[in-house]
Amino acid sequence: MLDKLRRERLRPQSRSVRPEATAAGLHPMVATKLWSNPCWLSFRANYIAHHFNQPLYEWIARKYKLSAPEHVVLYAVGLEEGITADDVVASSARPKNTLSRAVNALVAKHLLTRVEDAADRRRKHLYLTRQGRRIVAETVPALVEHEQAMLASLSHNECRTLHDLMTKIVLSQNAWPTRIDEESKT
Amino acid sequence: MLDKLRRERLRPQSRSVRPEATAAGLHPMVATKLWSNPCWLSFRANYIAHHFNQPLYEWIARKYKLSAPEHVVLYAVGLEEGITADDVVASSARPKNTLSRAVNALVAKHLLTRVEDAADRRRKHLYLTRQGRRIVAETVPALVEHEQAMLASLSHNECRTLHDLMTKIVLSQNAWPTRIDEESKT
DNA sequence: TGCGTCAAGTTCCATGCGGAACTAGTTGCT
DNA sequence: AGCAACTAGTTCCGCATGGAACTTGACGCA
Repeated sequence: MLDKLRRERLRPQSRSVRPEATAAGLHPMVATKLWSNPCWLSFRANYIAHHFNQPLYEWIARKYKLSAPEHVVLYAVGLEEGITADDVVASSARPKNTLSRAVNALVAKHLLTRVEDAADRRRKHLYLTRQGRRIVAETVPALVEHEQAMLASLSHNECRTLHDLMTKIVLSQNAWPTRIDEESKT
Repeated sequence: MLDKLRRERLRPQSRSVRPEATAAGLHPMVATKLWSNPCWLSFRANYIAHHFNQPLYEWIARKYKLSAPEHVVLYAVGLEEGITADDVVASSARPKNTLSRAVNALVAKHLLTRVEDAADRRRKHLYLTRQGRRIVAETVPALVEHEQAMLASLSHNECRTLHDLMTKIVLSQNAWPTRIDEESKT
């Protein structure tokens, strides 16, 4: 029926149809969020992060029976053995109780061991077990490959530029406000 | 005590201490994830997204009593009135039942109205009420300001470059694999 | 004009998340 | 040496979240 076509044409961003958008088969609302959105950075960061995380966590859950926080911990310890739960908290987006549970689950699954710090008995250093290391060794290449696929449309130089600019933002972190809305103090 | 210093020195990334890192007062594990991490893009995207979202949602919840999904919907409708719940699903990171609930909550709070599509009675177009529009008008500038603060360390040109490179990634979306691990089909 | 397939949106339900409070351990101060 | 303030990690608990199944409606095809 023509109805369908008519509807399609009336959908959101008929106004902002850019050639790139239709070329890429982009959903019109995504086009709107790309080009008629005052918060361009946060949309792009969230979108990229989500489309990286989503397939990854689905895969990790399916193949290794690990929850997302568990994978976060495992990956972090894979990067740097001997870190503590607090290090993971500081460098990830999850609250500490969630990560605490994840650590316990990983220890229960014999993927991680916990060694109490001699000087400060509150801290527990985390190390991969042989099994844990095997999983890291298996998964990391897949993640890298997935990330590279997302970067495939960029040249080597563009990647480097993007890398450096995003690094700059992260490094400026402590200049950011931690909280929005300071209007209470006039 | 010296113990503390000694511990600090032994912490994670003593090996990868870069001048930028210590200058920025960066947590050592963040430095590791920046510079000893094969998945550089996903870390940066997640980190930036998280540090944008976190204060935002805290603020929205505190000041406007809106949940994160509710804000997502409100913001999207603010960008483009008349969209449907499905448009929000396609352009956001949340599953459709979560967004369905959010739409219902917003309608109950009289921030949104729902108009059934004449041609397809399954679809419901969403519009802001006067109150809804007021909240959007109030919040968007704060979000923009927050985002600008995060971008403060970049020049105008760098922003533009970053914008374009991230856009390129989003546009290449349908070339990405949706799923990791294709090894089953040999 | 009736049937199979697909799409928009909702409902059901288990669970895992995360805020807040708590425990155990450390440090600094006097 | 003893007390207050702080930190790493855990526990408690309510509830929002999101997977799966369902409902209602559209559409293609004979």
